[in-house]
Amino acid sequence: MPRNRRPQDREEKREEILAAAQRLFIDDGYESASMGQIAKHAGVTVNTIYWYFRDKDDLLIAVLDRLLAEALTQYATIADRPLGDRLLWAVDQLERLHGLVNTVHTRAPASPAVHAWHTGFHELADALVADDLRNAGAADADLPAMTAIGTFVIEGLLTHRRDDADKRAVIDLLVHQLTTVPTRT
Amino acid sequence: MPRNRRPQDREEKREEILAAAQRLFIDDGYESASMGQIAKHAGVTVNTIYWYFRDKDDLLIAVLDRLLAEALTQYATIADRPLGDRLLWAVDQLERLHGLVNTVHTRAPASPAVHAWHTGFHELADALVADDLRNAGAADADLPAMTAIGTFVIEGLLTHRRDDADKRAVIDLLVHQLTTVPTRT
DNA sequence: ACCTGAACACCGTTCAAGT
DNA sequence: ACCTGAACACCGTTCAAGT
Repeated sequence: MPRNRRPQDREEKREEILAAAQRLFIDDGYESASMGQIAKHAGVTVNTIYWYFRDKDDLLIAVLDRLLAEALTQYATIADRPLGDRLLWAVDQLERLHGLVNTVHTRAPASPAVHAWHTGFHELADALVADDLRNAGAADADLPAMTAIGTFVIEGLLTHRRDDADKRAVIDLLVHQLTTVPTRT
Repeated sequence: MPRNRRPQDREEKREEILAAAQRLFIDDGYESASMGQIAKHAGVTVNTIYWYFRDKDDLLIAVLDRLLAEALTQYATIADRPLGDRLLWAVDQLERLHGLVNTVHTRAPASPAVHAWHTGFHELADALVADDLRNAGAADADLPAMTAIGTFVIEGLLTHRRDDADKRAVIDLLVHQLTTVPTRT
């Protein structure tokens, strides 16, 4: 059976590989999802993946970019809700991706490309969080430290699953603390 | 050359394997430190490791227990210093182990043994942090959420390296926030 | 340009065999 | 009880060869 009947398949096949990789990375984890499995699910041979992507880390980055873009457009949807609701929504949405958070941290030291992606991601996330905190009335002097705390707590909630009540309590306390305390001396 | 001249070598050889594994896990990372490398550094054959340890995850857990015991005895040394100093000290001490933090998170889903260790560790850490917060005058009602925030921030500081000034600022703000805010309604 | 079959060097783990 | 040499099934990656 001929595999590429039309020349336009070019971008299509890349998408098929990407979709297969995304599903397996999320469901089975980056380690367990072998290149062989990904190839099989995409209907190609292993080596074909290497025609479209430099290596497995490059494939990971492409998946991450895909997921990030999707998350950002969805985040814009609820830009008008209060800070606490927005944070809880973000945690709920990203929770299924918690494995990828660890994967990025694990691969970053070994792969310069993943390291660069991780740095860029945190610059973006920090900017978003800082903006939110400023709008919520946080003291300017403490903003960098506050942003770090906010980011760390969100990441903690992603990687250490808690039930809904616990998540709500942690986020409520966080928002309350970060926005109502008077500036320190 | 005869390798085990004395029968007392039993526990000694186990320690040699453990020491080699600890060094390589910390310096090269869990993934990069192959069983072959560990065996070579311990002066044994690969299969010998499997006589003393069930598998690589079991070896990891033995290393973690070793490091945890060491950290706890050292932590007791500075039990009288103020909370902020103690937290900063903990972050500085554990910073070189940040790779293992990710490793535990990565292996936990696949290995029930690592998962159990991770759960036990957080119970212990949460108890320590909760105790500290209570002594520092934290409101009782918010204690679980406060403890979670404290743990998440410490873990965040471990896995996302910051310079000394940033670390100090984050911890100072955290301690200030968690101990001086009046109870919420 | 695109895709493959076959190989490469490596991995964690196991097994039959030795003392 | 303790340790080994040799094998097993797998991994990510590469290469020469095809269209």
